[in-house]
Amino acid sequence: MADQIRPEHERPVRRRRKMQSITMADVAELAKVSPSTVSLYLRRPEAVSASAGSAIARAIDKLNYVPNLVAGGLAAASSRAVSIIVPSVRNAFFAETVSAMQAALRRERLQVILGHTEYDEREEEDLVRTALSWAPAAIVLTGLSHSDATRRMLSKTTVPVIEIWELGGPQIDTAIGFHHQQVGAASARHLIQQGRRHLAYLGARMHEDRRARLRCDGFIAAAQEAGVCVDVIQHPAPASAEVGAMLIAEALQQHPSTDGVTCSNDHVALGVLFECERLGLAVPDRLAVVGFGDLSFSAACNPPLTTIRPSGDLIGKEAARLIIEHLAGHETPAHATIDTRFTLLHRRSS
Amino acid sequence: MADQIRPEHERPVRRRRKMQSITMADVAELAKVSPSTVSLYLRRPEAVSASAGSAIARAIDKLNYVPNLVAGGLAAASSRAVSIIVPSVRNAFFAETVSAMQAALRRERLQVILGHTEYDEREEEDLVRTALSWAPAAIVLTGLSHSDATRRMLSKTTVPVIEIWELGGPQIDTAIGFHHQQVGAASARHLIQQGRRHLAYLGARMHEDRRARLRCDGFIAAAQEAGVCVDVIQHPAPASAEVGAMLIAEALQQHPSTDGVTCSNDHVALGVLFECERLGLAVPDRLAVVGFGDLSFSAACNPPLTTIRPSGDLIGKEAARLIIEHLAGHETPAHATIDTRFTLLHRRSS
DNA sequence: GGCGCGGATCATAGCGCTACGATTGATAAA
DNA sequence: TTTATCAATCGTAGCGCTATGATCCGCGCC
Repeated sequence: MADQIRPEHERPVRRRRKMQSITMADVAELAKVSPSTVSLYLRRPEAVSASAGSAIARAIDKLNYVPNLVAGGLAAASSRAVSIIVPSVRNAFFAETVSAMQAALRRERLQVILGHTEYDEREEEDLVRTALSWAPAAIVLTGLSHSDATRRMLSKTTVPVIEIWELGGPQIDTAIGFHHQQVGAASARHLIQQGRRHLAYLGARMHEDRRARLRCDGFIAAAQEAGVCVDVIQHPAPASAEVGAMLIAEALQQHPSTDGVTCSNDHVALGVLFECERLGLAVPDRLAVVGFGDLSFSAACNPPLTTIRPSGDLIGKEAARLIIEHLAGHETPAHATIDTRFTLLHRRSS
Repeated sequence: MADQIRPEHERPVRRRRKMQSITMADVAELAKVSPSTVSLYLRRPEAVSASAGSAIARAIDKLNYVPNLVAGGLAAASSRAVSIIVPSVRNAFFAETVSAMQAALRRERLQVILGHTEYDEREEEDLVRTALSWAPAAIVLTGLSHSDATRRMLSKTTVPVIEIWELGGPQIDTAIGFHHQQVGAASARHLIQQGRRHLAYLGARMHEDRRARLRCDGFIAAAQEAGVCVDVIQHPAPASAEVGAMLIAEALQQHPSTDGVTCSNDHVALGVLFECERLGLAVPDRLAVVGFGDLSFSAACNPPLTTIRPSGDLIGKEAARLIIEHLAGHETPAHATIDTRFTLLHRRSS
């Protein structure tokens, strides 16, 4: 209507900010094909004839064209992004998983969007909400414990959900990881096998770190089953060598006969080794020490640390594999569970 | 035209996959305002009247509406994502920076898209290319050394580029970090001050880790300036306690009079401490040890490790601050440089 | 009453791409 | 020759949102 009343030259010119100068249309023009063909070539090159394909490839190269993934994501109703939500990448375990996943997803041109919960379920809920607003190809969460709202949001979407680093609870869809109770039990049994009769579990930040707590539960259960004395000493601070030193001092003061300890992770165990050295306590003769994580220093300390290796990178690789297969259309069985196991590395600290 | 020829009921129905069921239009309808007002409310609530605002808020709440950031990004020609490219998050330094940045960006509803170069410039180039195709609010790179193509791509865009963890070279735009040569020099001068006269630098993966190399350069320069004997012993594997143990053994074998070493990071230094203990070498009496990084175990080992703390989280916070300010329209001075400094922590290993 | 002003609200035109269905043209079958 | 088949290619309608400029309305002022 306005067009008819108002002469063309008076029509207000609407200028919008553009994202990029070179678009698919430019490539199409140069390659003398339609934009749809360019799009098709980019997504499934084998569906385009060799001649058209090479013309498009040449045009892309010449124009230095970079596809706009945001536009693509909007049109396809799903973006080439995978949202990974972990407690923190400062934690070496999750850093390893994130790193392995990112490497595997990159090959399929999938991006990793990262979020840290800092062990807070409400943070997680918020992160899941924004994650969903990116329409990601998949959402990866840590652990099986989430707020009701998180659970509700995720069960409503069609986005695949993968929970990592924990097994043995109610899962939203697919879970990849291992049973932390089994880890605790394995280390208790190992200590008992080594002739230890008064065990202790030294835990850091157990009020927040659910998985450390599960390992502790498994440890206690196995010790009690074997009829062996067992204590738990804990500290609210995050795992560190300092906390380890404090915990072993406290354990020995409260229960001087303690002869075998398992730590919630190798940082704590390292602190125990340091403190024993300071106290002149022979490891493993007087005290056997078991860690968790097999961190970079664990094989090199004095004495080398017996520990349990959780294969964090396998978790990441498996998660990436499932996501890629799902994207390729392979129907994944609902509620799949992948047990990546763990390995007890018997070294000289026990 | 087709409309006129073909009766309406024969028109092919085009069904497209939708991203989400509840859109801004639904919220607008329920709140009895136009979609633009909802959009405005979401972006600048203060620009909307109180009555309209609360009606919209109620509608959002009732419908459980989640904005679609992909669509928003396309329309606004810039997405609420920040692309962070680091060598690896398995490296505690970068994990700390990424973590700090993510925490700060989250408050402004900005997402972190993560990429790992694994110390490969070609990987970095590829990551930058895909990063750009997300039209991010900013791109954060590690270090000042990049391929020509990377440099070209980044100088052409309008996306703010921040280089972190290195200062003192040609920068693309803004750089946040510190001078690694100064770190090396500071530790050399410290050792000399402690009376050491035969220094060595123990480096892991120096062929790839440019920053470790820079620290080494600074170390050598300062030692030579003081007229003190200095050697470099290196190993191609990534930094670890094992590598540290090997390096110190080699250093002492080649140069038995070595009385002070600086390690490319605290992992290596930890290995040195372990090996000295095994060899019965007194630290610091016979050998002074300085690390880099102030990792979680550094204050707790035997003896506590003298090291240099690089403030990786300050780098992350500053980067996030700049990005947020830029987004708010504050013009940042071009080619800004922020020196986050470092601190030498003199502990008992030297 | 008429006018100007400014805050609040609105209508609309894309942003760049993909999915869908249509079209084309070459080959095979009837 | 006609018809069916198939691979390759194309045209176009959105995907859900934001930026832009227009409109509306109430107020104070001449």
